Amino acid sequence: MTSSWKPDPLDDAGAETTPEPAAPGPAPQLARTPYYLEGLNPEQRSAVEALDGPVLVLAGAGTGKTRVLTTRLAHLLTMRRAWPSQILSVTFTNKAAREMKERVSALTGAPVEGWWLGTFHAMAARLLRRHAELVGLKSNFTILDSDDQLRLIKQLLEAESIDAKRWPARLIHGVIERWKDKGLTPDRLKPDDAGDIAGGRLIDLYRAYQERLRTLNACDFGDLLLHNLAILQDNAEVLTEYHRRFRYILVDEYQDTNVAQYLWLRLLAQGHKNLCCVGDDDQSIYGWRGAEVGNILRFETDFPGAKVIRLERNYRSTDRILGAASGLIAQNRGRLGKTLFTESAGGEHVLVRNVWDGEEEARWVGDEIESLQRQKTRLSEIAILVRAGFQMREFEERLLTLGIPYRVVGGPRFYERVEIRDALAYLRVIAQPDDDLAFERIVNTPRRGLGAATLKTLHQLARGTRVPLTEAALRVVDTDEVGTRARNSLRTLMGDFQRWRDMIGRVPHPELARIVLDESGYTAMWQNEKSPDAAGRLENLKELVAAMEEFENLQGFLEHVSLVMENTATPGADMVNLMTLHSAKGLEFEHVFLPGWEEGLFPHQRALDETGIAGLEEERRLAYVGLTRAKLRAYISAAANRRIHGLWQAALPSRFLDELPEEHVEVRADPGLGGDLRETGPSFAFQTPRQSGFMARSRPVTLDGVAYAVAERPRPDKAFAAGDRVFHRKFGYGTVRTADNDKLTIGFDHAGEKKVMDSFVVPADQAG
DNA sequence: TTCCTGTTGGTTTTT
DNA sequence: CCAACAGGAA
Repeated sequence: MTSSWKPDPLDDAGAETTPEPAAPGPAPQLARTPYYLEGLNPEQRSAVEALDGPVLVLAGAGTGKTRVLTTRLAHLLTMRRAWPSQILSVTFTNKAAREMKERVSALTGAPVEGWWLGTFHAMAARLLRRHAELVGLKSNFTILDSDDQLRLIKQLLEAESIDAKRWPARLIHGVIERWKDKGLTPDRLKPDDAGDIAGGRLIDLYRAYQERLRTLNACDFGDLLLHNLAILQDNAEVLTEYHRRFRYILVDEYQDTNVAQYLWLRLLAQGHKNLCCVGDDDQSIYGWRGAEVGNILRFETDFPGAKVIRLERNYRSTDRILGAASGLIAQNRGRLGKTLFTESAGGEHVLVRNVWDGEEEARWVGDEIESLQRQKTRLSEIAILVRAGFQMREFEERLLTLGIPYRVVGGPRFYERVEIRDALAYLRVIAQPDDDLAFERIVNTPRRGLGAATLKTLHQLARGTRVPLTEAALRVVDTDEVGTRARNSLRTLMGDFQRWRDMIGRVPHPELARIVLDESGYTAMWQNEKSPDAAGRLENLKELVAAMEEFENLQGFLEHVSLVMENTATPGADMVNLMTLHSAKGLEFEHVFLPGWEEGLFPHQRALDETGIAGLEEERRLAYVGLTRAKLRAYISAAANRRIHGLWQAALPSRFLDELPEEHVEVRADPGLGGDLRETGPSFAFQTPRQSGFMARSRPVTLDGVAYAVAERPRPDKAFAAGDRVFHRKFGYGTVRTADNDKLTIGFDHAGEKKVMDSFVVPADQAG
C-alpha cells in the first residue's frame, strides 16, 4: 500500500484548537490478505491482527519480534485505525527506533514525519517541551548528560560539606537515579529510605539537586519521565488530550521498562486501553539499572482482559543451541514460561572447552576463528561475548597478533569526547543562558584567565541573588568584585555571547557553530596543541558542525545530541565482533564465543552478593541471551585460573555449565588439564579460594550430585619461605623472593618476577 | 596551572 | 595489574 497520508488533524501546528479528531476513515475493503501478512506464522499473525485492547506478545529470542511490531504498526495504518501521529510507539534504544521507522515506512510507503515513534526519553521530552511550564520549566530546557549530572552533584556535596570521599558523587547519583526509575520524587521518600548515606542527608541532597535543575532550566534523563508523570497526573485536560491523541500504543522490550515508564504507559493507555507490549521476560538483563521484570510478569493483572500471545517458533538457531539455552533458562523460577522450538533440526553441539587460563582461552578462540575463516565464514558472522570489559583485552591482543580484524562494539561515544562536550557547551550557553554547567565548562576553555578565583566570586553572587552565572557575570563586568584582568576578559566573553545569541535565527546554525568555535578561540586552542590526538579532535569538531546541517534549528540539534546521537557508525567491514553480553542483546551471529564461564565471573560474584537469587537468575538470563545469539554454533570456555586485579586466582567452572543439557553439549578439556572438568571435577579449582577479593565467597558447588566443599583453610604444610625453589605450571622454575601468607613473589628463571598464590606452585623437587 | 605521585578500586549501560 | 583520580609540589 502506497497511499500518502492526509495531514494529521492533531499535529502540533493546530493541535490544541482542533475538535475531536476523526479516524482516518472506514477500514478499506480489502480484496485479499494484505501482502505484509503473508509469510507470518499463525502466532505472529494473531499478534499483528489483535489490534484492540491490551495485548502482551511474549516474543522469545529470534522469533521475529521486530517483524511483528513493525507489521502491526503498518497494519494499524492500512486498516485506517489511526493516523501515524495517533500511534505512540516506544523503544529503549535509538537503534531500535530507527530500525522500526525504516521498516514501517518501507512497508507502508508513508513518510515518517509527525510520528510519535522513538525512545521513551525522546517521546517524553517531546511531550515535556509542549507543557514545560506546568512543571516550572521553560520549553527550551536543557537535557543534561551524565557528566553534567555528576558535576552538579559534586558541587552540591561541596556546598553541603559532605565528605565526597566517604560518599562519592557516583554513588549519590546512582541512588537518586534509581529513585527516579521508581518514580520517587523527594517528597515521596521516607527519611529512612536513605539509610545513613551522606549522613542521612541524602533526601535533602536530592531535593537540592532537583531545585538546582529547575534553576538551571534543566532536566536529567529520569526527570523527562518524572515531569511527564506530574503533568499527566495533575492536569486532567492534558491527560485527556493525550488519550484522544494516542489511539494505539506499542511498546518494544517491555521487560526492560522501569516503574516510571510503566506508570507513564499506564496513564497514557488508561483511556482506550489499546496497549500492545512486546517483550521477553527471559531476556531481562537490566534489573541493575532499574528495569522491573515484574512489569512484564504482572501484565495480565495490570491490564485485565489482556490477550497474551507467545511467539516460540525460532528462526535463528539450531535445535542444539535452543536445547542448551532452554535447559539453562528452565532453571529460573520467576518466568512466564516459553519453550523455543525450531524446524532446523540437527546442528552442532554447543562446544564447552576447559582451558588452563585466560591466555590459553584467547589462543583457543583465535585458533577456532582462524579455522572458521579457512572454511569461508565471514568474520562479521563471528562474535566474542564477554561478561566484563576487562576480559576483552586478552582477545584483542590475540586477534591483533593473529592479524584478524575486529571491532569493539559499544566503545566510547561520539558525544562523550571532550572536544564535542566543549563545543556543545558553547552552543548550550548561547541557546539557553541559564545553563550554568555549560557556562562553567567553557568559561576558561580556552584559557582566558578566568580561573577558580573568578568563578568562586561569580558563584557566590549567583547563589546569593539566585540568578544564573551568566547574569552574575554581566553584573561583575561593571563592578570591581573581580580583578581588572578577569573583568576585561569576562567583558569580552559576555560580549561574544551576546553577539552570537543575536545571530540565532539570522545565521544558519551550522555556520553559527563554526563562527562560535573560531571566534571563541576554541579551534585555535586545538590547533596550537601538539599532542598526537589534536588533529583527530579538530576532525571531530568538523564532523559535529557537518552533522548540524540535518536539523532545522539549534534547539533541535541539541536535543538530538542529548537523546539520540549514537556512536559513530561502524562501517560494514568484515570484522570479528567483540562486545559484552549486554550489548549483544538483539544481535545475532553464526558463531558465538562465550568465554569466561567461571564462578565469580559468570555468574558474577557481585550479582550474587548484592541481589542473591534474583541476581543469579539475571545472570542466567544473560547466559541465555548469549547462547541465543548464535545461529550455527556456540563455543563456551572456562579457565581454571584467571588473573584478576593482577593476582592469579583459581576458578571453578560456572554452575551454568552443569545446567546445559548434556545431549546438546560436547565437552573438550585442554589435554594438560587432566580430562573433563565437568565429569571429574576440577583438579586445581578447589585449591585456592582467597579470603577476600574476586573468588572470596565462592560457595560450595554440586557437581553431578556430589557436593564439593571449597577448601578455605590455609594449608600449613605447603608454606613457602623466601629462598625456596618452586615450580609453576605456567611460569616454570623460580625462587621465592617474599612470602606473605599465601601470596608469594617469585623470581622465575624465564618469566621474570610475578606475584602468585602459593597454591599455584609446588616445591621444585616435587615438580613433574 | 601543570605535572607528578600516591591512592583506590575494578560488572553489566541507555537515555 | 592498571586506569582514573585527587591532592600536592614546582
